[in-house]
Amino acid sequence: MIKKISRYSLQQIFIESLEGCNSFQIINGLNPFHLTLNGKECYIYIKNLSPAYFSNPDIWRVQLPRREDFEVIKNSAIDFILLGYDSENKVYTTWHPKWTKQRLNKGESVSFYSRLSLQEEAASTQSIKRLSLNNDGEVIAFPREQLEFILSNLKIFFQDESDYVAIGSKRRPEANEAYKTFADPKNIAAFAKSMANDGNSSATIANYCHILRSLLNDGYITRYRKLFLSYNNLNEYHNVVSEFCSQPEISDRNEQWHNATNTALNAYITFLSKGQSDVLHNHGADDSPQDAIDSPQNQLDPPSQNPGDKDEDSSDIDWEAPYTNSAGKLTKIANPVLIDKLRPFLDCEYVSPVRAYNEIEDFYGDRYSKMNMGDWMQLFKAINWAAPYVQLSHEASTQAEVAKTRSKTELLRVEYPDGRVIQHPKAIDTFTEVIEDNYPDLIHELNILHANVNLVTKERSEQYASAQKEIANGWLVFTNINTRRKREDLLKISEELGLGLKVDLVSIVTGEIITPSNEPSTSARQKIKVTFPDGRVIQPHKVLESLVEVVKYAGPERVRDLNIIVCADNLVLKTPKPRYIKPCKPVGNGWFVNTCSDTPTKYEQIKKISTDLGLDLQVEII
DNA sequence: ATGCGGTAAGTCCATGCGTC
DNA sequence: GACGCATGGACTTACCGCAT
Repeated sequence: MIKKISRYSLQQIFIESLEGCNSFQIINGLNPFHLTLNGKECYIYIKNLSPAYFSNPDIWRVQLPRREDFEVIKNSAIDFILLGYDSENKVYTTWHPKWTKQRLNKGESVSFYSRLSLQEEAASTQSIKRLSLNNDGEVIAFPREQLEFILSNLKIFFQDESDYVAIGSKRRPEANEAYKTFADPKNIAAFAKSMANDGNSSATIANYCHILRSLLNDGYITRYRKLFLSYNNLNEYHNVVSEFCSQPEISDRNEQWHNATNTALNAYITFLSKGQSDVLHNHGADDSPQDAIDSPQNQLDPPSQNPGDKDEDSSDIDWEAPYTNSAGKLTKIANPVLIDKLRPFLDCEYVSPVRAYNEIEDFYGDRYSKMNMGDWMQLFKAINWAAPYVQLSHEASTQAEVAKTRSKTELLRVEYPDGRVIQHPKAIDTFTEVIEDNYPDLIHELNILHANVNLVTKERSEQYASAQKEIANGWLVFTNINTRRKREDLLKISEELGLGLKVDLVSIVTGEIITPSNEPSTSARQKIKVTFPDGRVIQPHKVLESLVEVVKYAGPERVRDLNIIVCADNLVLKTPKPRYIKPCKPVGNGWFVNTCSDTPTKYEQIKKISTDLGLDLQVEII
């Protein structure tokens, strides 16, 4: 019932939602992704909103899974914005970025709640709707048209000083534990003892303990607990002591407490921290968020090779020409001088692609004006910092690069005769869009089959329904084929319909455009097409299925009597040897057919079955 | 060594459910 | 009601065995 949108499509919708906003740029990433918007950097992660399946159907949510690549985001000083998307209402939801980041990677899947009614209201009124949730949090729902406004004004909606933040969340046990210790009056006695051991005067001890008891017993700590609960560790509580003491009702009593409120609290926090040091040894004072923010600067000058040395070696070499494609774009960063310049920004704990991009501008000027920031980001990502320098030889041709990247994931790139380029982050989206825009009805007529299903049809396949993506006018596109096969299909369509499309593959790792030189279909899996006398045609994705179908059609016993030998046994048998259990497929009545053979052999077997049993099958390998 | 066909294993994600 | 883990389907990728 809920329309599932792939995470790449969610990113695409996000980009489309910012149409008209010319001051945003995706830096890198495929949902989650890193972008700048109106001069501000942030990380975005978008998920489909779906019902929470509670008894109250109004409760919807997204869940934030634990992911390795979120660690970089979590440790970064840059804001992390989680967006839920309701495709039905074309409405986004979001939550306090600080809260979200705190909960990031805390559990296997952390829930962020919304209400369907809120989403519908935002859609029907085309306005921003806000709701307090029962977990001390708030959700904002807004129409996708308001995306730029919300992202640019998040600070207003979720003011930095506003309510923290997952209080009491089961997923923040450290924070809750620390606060419990802090607010437990029993610890004051031990604190007094410790002060005495340190040689403090009894007057000081009495004053400090009096202050602490008052703070606890009179509810001051409780009232401002959110200040403390925003930290996970007791030793971080020092960060909020000043802010706490500056609250009017506390500063008013400070004089009465001999101006020792601040000192007493810090001493108490130090004592408590020490008491748990064996438990908290991983969370020393160096771990504070402020230090984390500062650290990128600290990382800027790691020992590296002297660029001058490289310059000497490389001055006569053209590091760009072999890696510049026909579109005038660089396909690999190979120049060692540039690599050394980029290293401080990219080969460090907190990478700064924007600063690296500035280096690129300084280095190349206008030379690669056709490349956008995203192109550069892909090249940055492709640098292997363990071995960044390229051995440039005369053989370093595009073809060699193709061979190296052949096994990597590839995207589809389609260029129309007018120069328009379609290249979505997912090949399937490019594939379906191009089909949608190029006469699906005529493509249907071409009768391109996959797994015996027409590539473009209006009939749902029972077996492959989920792989049939609906496009305009109710056409269904069969998508359960690999990227190279998609490319071949588009080439075939282009040829048949005279569209003049240029269809290429793009390496997801290097961003390089790959134009396979081999003939279409030679790299694809072969199929055996069988036409039965009644006109039925099968052409399964797996050749073994053709064999299985034919044996079923012919009758297992009859095929067995033909005594066709495979793997030193009959093609049709009831008790396969252990090593052939997997390739032996059931064909009814307890019989199995041994499919452990190559495609030509299966083809010959089917031909023999047809000939010897007079089945009159048309068999061909395609 | 390399490529190919086939399958197992892994990933992603929406849905379902037990617990507090 | 809120929460997050478990589950299972769809899809992708890694790996294996075999043939060349």
